[in-house]
Amino acid sequence: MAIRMSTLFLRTLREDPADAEVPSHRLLVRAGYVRRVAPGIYTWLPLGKLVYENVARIVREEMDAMGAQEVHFPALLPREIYEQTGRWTEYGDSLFRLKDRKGNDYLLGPTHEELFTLLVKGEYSSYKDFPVTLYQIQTKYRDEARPRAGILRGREFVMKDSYSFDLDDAGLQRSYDAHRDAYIKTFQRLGLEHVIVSAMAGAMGGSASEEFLAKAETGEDTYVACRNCDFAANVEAVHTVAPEASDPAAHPAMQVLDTPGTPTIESLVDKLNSMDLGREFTAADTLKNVVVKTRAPGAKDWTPLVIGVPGNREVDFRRLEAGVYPAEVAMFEAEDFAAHPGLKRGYIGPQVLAGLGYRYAADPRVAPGTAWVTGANEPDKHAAYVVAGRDFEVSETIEAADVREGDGCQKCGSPLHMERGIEIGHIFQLGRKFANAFELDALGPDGEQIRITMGSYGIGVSRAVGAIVEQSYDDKGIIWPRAVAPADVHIVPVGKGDEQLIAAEQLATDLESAGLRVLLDDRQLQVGVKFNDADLIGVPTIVIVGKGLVDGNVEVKDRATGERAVVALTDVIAYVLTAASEG
RNA sequence: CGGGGUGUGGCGCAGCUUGGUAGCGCGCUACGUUCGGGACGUAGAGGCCGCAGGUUCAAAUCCUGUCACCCCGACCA
Repeated sequence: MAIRMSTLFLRTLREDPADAEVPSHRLLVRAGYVRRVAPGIYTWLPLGKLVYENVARIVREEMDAMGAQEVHFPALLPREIYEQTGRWTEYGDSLFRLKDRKGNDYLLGPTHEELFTLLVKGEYSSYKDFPVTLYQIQTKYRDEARPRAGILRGREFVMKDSYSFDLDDAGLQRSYDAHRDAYIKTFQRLGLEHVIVSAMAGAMGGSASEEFLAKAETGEDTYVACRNCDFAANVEAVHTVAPEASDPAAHPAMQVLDTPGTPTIESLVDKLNSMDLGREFTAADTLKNVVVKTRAPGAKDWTPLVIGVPGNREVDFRRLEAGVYPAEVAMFEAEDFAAHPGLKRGYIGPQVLAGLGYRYAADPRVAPGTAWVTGANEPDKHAAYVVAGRDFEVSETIEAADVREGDGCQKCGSPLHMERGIEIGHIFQLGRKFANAFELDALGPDGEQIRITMGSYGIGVSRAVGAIVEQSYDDKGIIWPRAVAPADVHIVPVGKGDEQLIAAEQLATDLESAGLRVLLDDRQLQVGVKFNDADLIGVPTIVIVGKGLVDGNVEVKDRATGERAVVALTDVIAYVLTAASEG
């Protein structure tokens, strides 16, 4: 049955909703796909439900095709299960917690690793049962500090999450690769232009991890991409191209300079250039040494760590965190300096650190044979021609310097660009963290228990709906990719008599018989309203049954290109089928 | 958590400085005209002005408190 707009539960808005900033939010509300209930909580209206179901269907088909099996967990979960992995407390404020009538603690699931692990543990116990991959398409709850952008970042959202269970690392790698392929196919079918960036596994405790980002200016995630080759990565995962090592002996001897009143890089560079040293200095010639403190996992005490970066760069804390992982890192506070009088704040130089017993790590740019102006480790003095590999040693390389537009690509050397995207998928190898927590084992052929290794993989189903709109709209409204559109054809009868409406209804029936999904605007409204609504709603093919009908013609408009063609009524089905198969 | 802003019919907003019958546009109902890009006329329905106190003869408007929401940032993935 064609969807009749005269009875469809739909109200389009002429004006933008006041709270909508990003295009997908604005258009999905205006075109009557979603309505806000509370911050980050949305209702799907009939048209929105159709699109959402199309997205979910495609995700489901690709998961099934790769051999994953669908299950469905409750969203309401008891506290105990999350206590075992420590996540009842680890999740902090973003966990929705509630109590039942007896006062017992419950939560609304933000993700379901625990449940899947327990489910497999409860059912399977032999190596013969593995590998297995399970998934669900389910509503998740996260009490986000700041929900925003409509359905792009909600507190209630729908996610496809899947989990692979393997006997060994090679199996995990196969499961991971299978998901990666399935995700690429899924996002292609959804019409989402995306990049795959390598990400740091971070707190989830895994190793390999990649994010699928839909390209969008409004995206919350910044990533670095090369336009010459296919390199793309999160900022934390970008590697700096190190200069070639050169001969440390090629530089003049180290020279200590009086540089009063130069606690900042800028003041130091000005001072150097006024000292008549026979050359010009820039911030990039100086070596900035930042003190932080790190703590190994499980350790009680913090240890100082000095990080060297070129003076024209800032320390990017996220890159630093990734660089020292799994250790924690924190800023070195005034009281820490007080406890370490050997470190002269603002005038630290690596040439003395080894003697004082401090660890020194540096950016790859501080390669052997590079000469720097840096602190002399006493107030108001700096040292020039301080050469790596001669005057000091870099004990380890840590990528802490910020990444900038124009930095060299690690793969091909071309300038890198900063781009923005929306995270629509995330795959990573969890390893044995959850299997350890719940002692998930399989009995092997030799009678030994094998600890299972897991992967975890997510697709933001509701978010994908928003991401698709972010990539496909114009000033008139949404332009749906056909695969997810609420209908294939939007028929707009135009004319004051009944002839056009009768012909449109017949056409709707015929198109449906041909297997097409039809939205029929049988409302008694002005043409302008109907045309504008059709553009706003965004069905890919619009058929106008109007004044050409007397000659047996209708007009077929392509929503994406705006092209219109006059087509004989007898040829419409073939014409639209062709358009649909091409779209 | 920090900064900025807003709460007035379903939606978008004005009114508040200088207290005195609650207004406009869209949408909605009825009738008529109009009808290939949000047209018009006439007549209507719909609002404890976020909430609670206070000042006053009188509060959407002034004062105090409180709640909620939006945007930017921090946080999160």
